[in-house]
Amino acid sequence: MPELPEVETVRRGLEIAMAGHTLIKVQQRRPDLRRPFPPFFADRLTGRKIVALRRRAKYLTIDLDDGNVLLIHLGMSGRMLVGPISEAPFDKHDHVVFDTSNGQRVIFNDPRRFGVMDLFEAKDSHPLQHIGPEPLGEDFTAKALAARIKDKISPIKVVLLDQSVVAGIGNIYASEALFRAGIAPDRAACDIKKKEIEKLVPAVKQVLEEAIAAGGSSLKDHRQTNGELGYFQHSFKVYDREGLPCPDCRCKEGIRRMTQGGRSTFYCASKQR
DNA sequence: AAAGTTGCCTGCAAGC
DNA sequence: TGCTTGCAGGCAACTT
Repeated sequence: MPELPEVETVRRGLEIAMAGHTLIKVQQRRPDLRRPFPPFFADRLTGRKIVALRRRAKYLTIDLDDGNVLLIHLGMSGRMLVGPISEAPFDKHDHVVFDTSNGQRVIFNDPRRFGVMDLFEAKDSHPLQHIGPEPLGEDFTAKALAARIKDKISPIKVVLLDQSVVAGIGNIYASEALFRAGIAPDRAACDIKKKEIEKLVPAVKQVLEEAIAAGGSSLKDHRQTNGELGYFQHSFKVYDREGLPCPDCRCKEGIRRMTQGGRSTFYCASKQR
């Protein structure tokens, strides 16, 4: 599910429900997700006040009043759903349940279980150190991106998915940004010209901002915290549109699909060069 | 069958 | 030569 816009959408929903409130009850309903929960996970969270909810790349980081930080990754199919505390039965894939002092219940549901939850001390070295600049931040500039890709012989699409190059871009928005910038996804990153990088950086920022404004993209699993779908999938120009006409040109072939690094890439061979 | 992610494993190449 | 390091590519984790 979640790339930067989806995680940011979830962060905003959780902030409204949880910021400034105390976790009065935490239920861990299975021993592991993609990896085991840390020891005494629920006990260490119970009674803690939530100071701030932040996002780094595709991770949520929740600052607690004891100096610890709750780290959450939604994997492929993770959802965070907010509702009132109730007696309703849980779903099979409701793995973690947070009840707050303002009567809210936040349920982490993740059928594929590729998600992660962990706890670390804020004063320790941050476990997300290797991650590159936030694409919506001021330091993500054409110059900065150029410096990070100048030695990379991998295709630009694959490089955009590398979280150490730029944070938070996944399979959907990599294809969409390259389409907007008019760059062919299979070109070696080191061969992309300065002028083209100067188109790519604003294309990345623009597509991510538009997607956040739309509540993210719901292909299948993504939900906002109120359970509603995101709706940016209706604005895709290439993603999952193989065989459909290119929205920007009159080429005969339309949108094509290829596999790069084991994952689908969608593009227009005529517009993107 | 393929899916929005991550990180581990392997193999190879380069550098010392 | 042989060791280490770092890419780059493939795959596994799981359910629908």
